Amino acid sequence: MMTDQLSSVFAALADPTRRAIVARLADGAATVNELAAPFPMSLQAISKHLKVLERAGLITRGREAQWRPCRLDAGPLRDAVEWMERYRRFWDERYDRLGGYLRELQEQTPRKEQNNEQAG
Amino acid sequence: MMTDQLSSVFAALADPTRRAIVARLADGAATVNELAAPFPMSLQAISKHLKVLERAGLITRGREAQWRPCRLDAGPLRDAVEWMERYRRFWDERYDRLGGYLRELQEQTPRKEQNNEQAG
DNA sequence: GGCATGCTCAACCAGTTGGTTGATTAACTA
DNA sequence: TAGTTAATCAACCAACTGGTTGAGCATGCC
Repeated sequence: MMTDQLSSVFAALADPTRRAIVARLADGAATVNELAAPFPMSLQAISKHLKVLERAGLITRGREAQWRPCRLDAGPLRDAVEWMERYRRFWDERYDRLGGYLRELQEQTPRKEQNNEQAG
Repeated sequence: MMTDQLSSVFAALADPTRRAIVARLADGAATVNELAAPFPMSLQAISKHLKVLERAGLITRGREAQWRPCRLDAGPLRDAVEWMERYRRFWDERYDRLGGYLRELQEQTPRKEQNNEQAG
């Protein structure tokens, strides 16, 4: 199991430590030691977290002498967001009842009600 | 662990069966049996998956006679998307170098280059 | 070469996850 | 009352997770 990319990405993001690492990497590349510094856990534990992020495709790792700099690769995040966006109408009033994203781009309809019970 | 909402939501979405259930519920409320039908696993397994989704706040459950209809509640998805959106500039060219979402709303600048190395 | 630094690998452990089967509760039906 | 249907609870299991410690490898510096 866990073979599909989307599952790996969501699983990788399901840990606060790993999300913090992603947030840190948004400020630029960092070494494993730099990434580990803020956390009350061993370097090896961080190394494992990085491996999870790497397998999810969220980071890439270089080689500079004895350092293994990590940098963010948010491509998989786009896919994850796209999956979630399909359900935007369930949290965003503008999408209600229109049933399409394109419609919303042309015309914002701030009506509400009928937030549930869309047949099926 | 797993106390924070965001972690619960991502963890809930990290399973293909649960994502399929969410997709199904986008077409309307459904009973446990209806949700279980397409999957090659026991009703009890689906019941467990529903409990995970419920604890993540992604579904709510009613009571109608002996049925427990499930319906989608995508509120937590909005939070998850908002978290991910913070890294949009790493996958969306328009956000490059501008460093802000507001800027992008006023003016689209389709320039590119400098996709990495944004200091720290 | 010898040694410190940066990091990974390997083994281990407790807790969680995702599935199973069997029993049980709750509500309707006859 | 008995029986059917819908769903959960409980116990069990194998596999995975997230952490640990200790050993080992790769690189740069003296």
